This record gives sequence, structure tokens and C-alpha cells, in this order.
Amino acid sequence: MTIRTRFAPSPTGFMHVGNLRTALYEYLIAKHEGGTFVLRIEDTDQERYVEGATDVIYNTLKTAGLVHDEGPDIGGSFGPYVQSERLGLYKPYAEQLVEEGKAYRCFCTKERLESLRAESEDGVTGYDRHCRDLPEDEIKANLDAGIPYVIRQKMPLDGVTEYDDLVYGHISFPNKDLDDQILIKADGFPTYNFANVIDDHTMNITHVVRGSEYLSSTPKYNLLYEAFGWDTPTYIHLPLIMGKSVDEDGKEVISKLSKRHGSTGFMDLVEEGFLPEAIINYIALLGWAPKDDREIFSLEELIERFEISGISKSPAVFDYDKLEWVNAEHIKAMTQEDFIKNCKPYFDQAGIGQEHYDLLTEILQPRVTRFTQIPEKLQFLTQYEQFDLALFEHKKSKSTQESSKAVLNDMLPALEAADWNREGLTEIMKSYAEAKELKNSVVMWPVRIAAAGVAVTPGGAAEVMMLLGKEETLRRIGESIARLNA
RNA sequence: GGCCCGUUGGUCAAUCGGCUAAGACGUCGCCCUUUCACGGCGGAGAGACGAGUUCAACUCUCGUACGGGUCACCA
Repeated sequence: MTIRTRFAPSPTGFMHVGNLRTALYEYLIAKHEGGTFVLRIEDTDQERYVEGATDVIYNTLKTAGLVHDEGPDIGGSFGPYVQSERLGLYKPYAEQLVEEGKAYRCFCTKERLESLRAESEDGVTGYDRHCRDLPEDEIKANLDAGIPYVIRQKMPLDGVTEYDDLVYGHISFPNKDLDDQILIKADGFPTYNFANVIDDHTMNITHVVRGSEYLSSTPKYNLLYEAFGWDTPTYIHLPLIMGKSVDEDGKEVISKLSKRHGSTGFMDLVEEGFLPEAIINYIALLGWAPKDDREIFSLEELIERFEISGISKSPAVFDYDKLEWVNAEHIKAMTQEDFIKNCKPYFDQAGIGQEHYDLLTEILQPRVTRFTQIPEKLQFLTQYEQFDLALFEHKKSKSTQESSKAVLNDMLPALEAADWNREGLTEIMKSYAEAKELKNSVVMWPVRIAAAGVAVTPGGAAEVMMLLGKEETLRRIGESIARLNA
């Protein structure tokens, strides 16, 4: 039997990394076994509908590279894949259970349910099963009177319901704690749980993969499968992803990942310069570990390596520092072609020509952790302010304003006469240092500072000068000499 | 509150009864060096607590504590 998993998001207009990771694992579990990954949109909540929200789902999956085999946009043999388009499907199943005495119509008003709850000591005690055994004639009278009703399932009053989860192991629940769950709401729509079971079954889903918040409602699902006489799917519950934040007292707290933990939306992270494949790589590691200690993977490699036995039970904290490192590793592993492709918009913006691409790749690739940092790193090319002359002082390089003045005075004519290439420029500085018996850095530091005007640059003096070009470099050095002399 | 689940360094994690408890991120130090990075080397840093089972327990069992989840005509 081939594995079929499904990602069943509700269109809320936002896809945070927790949802994405669920989708990822569903995808990986299916693909590792050559199975099928299905996308189903769960939009039975008319009140929460958000315009354009399904596009967010499509875009996220597409950007992340999680390609579904069946779904609303591409079809498949188990469609439709949008719950609002399958509405007619659910009620007959519920009616069937009513016929068989496994479910019943409940005419209780919301008000009654609320007062029930208010009267209970803990405020959370559920339904009292008031309508569970209504006499036939009363039911008929209520129906004739047009009193709205919901359909509830008759849960067993005693015994236990148990199941085996591939991650959490054997789990058992006392049935008496289970409410007579609502299958069909008063508006005729199915509840999420009910639609979920019907859809998973009719779509032949073999492995139900979802967050651990469903661990305790799974018995209810199983009781439904049982009522219909269907086989239950294999369950794989996933640990939650948590976030770190600071509370009003300045204390660090860890709680379920949400917006207050910064950018947790996949698209937000992409906008901040994180590569989709790096995000995928990182979140794959939140709750799963490979057998060896390798950490950098492409999606294809994840498919190959992913194993359910590697999924952990305890929640994981989302760590931006590690994401950043993973991102940097992906950048470093890029071919020059890919690297340049990602840099191109920023290079164009700074007016940098192709002749510099090789050099820029060399100096930028090892030090960029997100592409969005490039403008800042290249800012010195287009901006040259009246920087603080104290920049010429650098203890480790043994550079002072005095030494800088002397070096620049000598370097200016030498550079004027130079062929403008990297090796040549480096050679000029080095041989000058040697002749004067100075450390290389005593010469290169002031040249770099004078040329760039900032303390930190990608690349050293020669590289900075190459990027700047002869004319601009000499102009800047001249200006610096004038300022040092003043 | 009831029920369910979890708990190895700051974070992610390995360990399936033999532990002198891996590795990674972060952090600190040193080296390399043309600044900053990259890279190399090294340091600090962990089994929530208490009982029990066992020759042996991070690993199994039970309690306690703490954390999380769940108890909707939400999904």
C-alpha cells in the first residue's frame, strides 16, 4: 500500500513555520516512501474566511518546494479538495449514524449549553447528553416545529479508547471523559473533526500527521472511524514549536510560537533574506534528527534521509541564530552562478558591473549570512562621508594617524603609477612595507580606511580599491591626506 | 480543575541498561590574516527531583515538581 499523507490547512492568510513544518513532515513521510502528498483546504468556518488566504498557502508551498500531487489547483481522483465544495458529502454520513443509532439530533440551544458550563464548578464540564435518548415523538415534534438541531455522536459511557502513535507510543483515554461530539452544526456545516475524518477516509489518507495538540482528541476520531466500521489511519503526532520572548518584567519566557516572537511567517522570513531551502532545512531539524550528525540538507536529501523514528516528542524552541547559520551554510554551498543570481538585484542597485562579479563572489560569499545584508556591506562604494580620523588608528595593525599620513603620502604616487589589478596593488603595498620594514597591515590599514571610509569592509585594501576603481580610489586617498594634514 | 503528553548544557539534539554523556548553534580564548568575516584549534557548559528494579540506570517502574496541550455549534 502506498502512503498517502495530507496537508489540511485552514485559510487564515498566514502560514507560520509551525504549520509549514507539519506540511514538510507530511511531505517527507510520503515522499520518502514514494507516496502521495495531498493538499486539502479546510474552510468549513464561514466566519473566519479571509480573502486571498488560499493563495498564501499555494505560494508558501510552492516557494518552499513542497509540491503536492493532488489538490484544489491541480485536481486528482479524490476531489474536490476544498471542504466548502464537498459540503453535500458530510451530512448523509451523519444521517447514517443517526439511522444506526450511533448518533442523535440534539435540540439544545447554545444558551442552555452555556448555562450548563456556568453551573459546573470548573467551568469546562461538557454536555449533559440531554437529547441522547429523546423519545421518537418528541424528536418528530421538534423537527415539525422547525427547531434547529445539531447531530451528535453517542460516545461510549465507559471503557477506554486506545491507539498507538508512531511518535508518542501507546495512548489510552477513559471514554467517560469524551463528550458526545457534534458532527453537524446547526447551520448544516460539518464540524472540523467530522469533516476531517470523512475526508481522510474518502481520500484514502493512510498517515495522519499533525501537531501534538490533537493527541487528546484522537480518541474521538477513532470512535468515529469505529462507528463507520472503517480502519483507522496511522497517527503521527508532532511536537510543537515554541518561541522565546521577553515578558513585561524583562524575563525570558518560552511559549507556543506566535507573532510576538518576531517573524514566524514563512514569507516574512523569506523577505528578511532567509532562503526557502535554508528555512526548510532548519525547521526539519526542529523535532527531527538524522542518524548521523549531519545538519545541512537539501530537500531531496531530506526526502532520502527522513525517518519517522527520528522524530522527537518534546517541543523545540525556534532559534534565529541557528537559522542564520544554516542560511549561511546554504549560501556558502552555492555555485557562483546561483550566488550571483541572488546578489544581482543588489548589485544592479549599487551600479556594479559584471567585471566585478568574480571578485565579489570571492569576498562576499563567505561573509554574507543573508542576501539582504549586501547593500549594507557595499554601501562604502557609493557613500563616502567625512569619517572620523580616529579610524586610522588601529592597535592590532599598528596603525596611527601619523603612520597613516606617511603611508598615504607615499602610496598616492605609487598607486597613480600602478596598473589597476589586484595582484599588482597588493604587491605595491607589500613591497613598500618590506622596504620600510613595516608590517603589511601598517600600510594596508590606512589605504583601506582612506578608500572605504569605514572600519569594516568585505575584502581588504586591494579588493576595495579594485571595486572602487582607480579614479575614485585616488580621489578618496587624496582627500584623506588633506584631512590628515589639516 | 479533569484528562493527555513532555523534561539531557542558553538553544537544537545523540544515547535504546555499561557514560570518562556525542555533535551542532551560540558564547569565550588562541591561531591564521589585509579590517570584518571565513577557516583551524581549544575552553566553559547538561541527565528536574525523590524512591524503586538491577551487578549496573540518562536509559526501565512509580511518585513529586515544572512545562505544554486539550476539554467549543474554532480549526
